[in-house]
Amino acid sequence: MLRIKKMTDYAVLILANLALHDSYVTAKEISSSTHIALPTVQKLLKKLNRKGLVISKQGVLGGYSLHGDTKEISVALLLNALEGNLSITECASHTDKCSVQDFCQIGNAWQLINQKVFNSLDDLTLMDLIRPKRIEQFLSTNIPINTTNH
Amino acid sequence: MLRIKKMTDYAVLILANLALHDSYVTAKEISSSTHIALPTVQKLLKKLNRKGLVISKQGVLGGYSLHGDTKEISVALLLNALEGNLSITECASHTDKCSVQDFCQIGNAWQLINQKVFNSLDDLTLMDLIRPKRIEQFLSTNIPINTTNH
DNA sequence: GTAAAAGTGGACTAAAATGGTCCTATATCA
DNA sequence: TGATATAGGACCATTTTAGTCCACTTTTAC
Repeated sequence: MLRIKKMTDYAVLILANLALHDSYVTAKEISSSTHIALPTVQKLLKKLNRKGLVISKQGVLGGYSLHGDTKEISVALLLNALEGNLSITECASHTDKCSVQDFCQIGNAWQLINQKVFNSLDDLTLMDLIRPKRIEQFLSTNIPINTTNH
Repeated sequence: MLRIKKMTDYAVLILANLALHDSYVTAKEISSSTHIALPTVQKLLKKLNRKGLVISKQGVLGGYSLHGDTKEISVALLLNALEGNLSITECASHTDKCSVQDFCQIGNAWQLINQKVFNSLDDLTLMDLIRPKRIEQFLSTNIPINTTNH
């Protein structure tokens, strides 16, 4: 469906939430302010930590904090980190191998489309997501060439 | 994963195959030339027919043929017809309702991103998929604004 | 030094989506 | 009327996804 996973959506919300604080924030606090169930928040924060997107501190007064570089990570790389292989079809992926590849007449097209979508997402950072102005500007840079018959 | 379904991929291959013929082509013939299993081809053609993308004729000498307008359908609308709701997140959809919407700080951003991806895909027709030249031209119309730190 | 409050790692499960096959019915043509 | 198509939809196995839970470790305060 060309749709990102719910969990990825949550993860971005969590990152956005962390971006609003300088000190450590606990999973419980994030759960409260985002209204995402605590176990889910905990699971996602663990993943974000493993991916190097947040830093953690155990024990009382512990919690999570955004990793410095994370603010400038592109949405494309973010999705890639959270969902793995970011390709629109199997054949557009470098790692997977399509079963009908040898007979496929349009494989190359998917790869090009994939690249275009990736470029779009790569031109936007995590922080842009919470800065609407920047996003609207971004959107206006790609006016469709033709918009007929829709 | 921002990925279209395998079935959609197959469906596009089938449409591309039909585009090469003027007369009716049987499911069996399409199966042979695309190397997609016959039952799968049959299922997909039935769906394509219901969606109005192909026309069918029963009986001996029957088969399927591309509906006239289908050649110029945009990839965006094509994916939409085959996969339903084409939105990157739940909150970017008009029909679905996100559970944490009231507390979400970045919903608007997803909608804008979604629109941009949609615009990209809407600028390309089914026939463009089998015309590499047109696609490469299409791709060059959206050079990323910045490509730093990747 | 121990209790409370935090994160860590990973197992586990239920539900949904997905891919794929098969069966019965209907239409068409020679 | 038989052969060859499509039509509609049931059905199932597998995978993916969302979400919870538990046993363990680390840190701080008293």
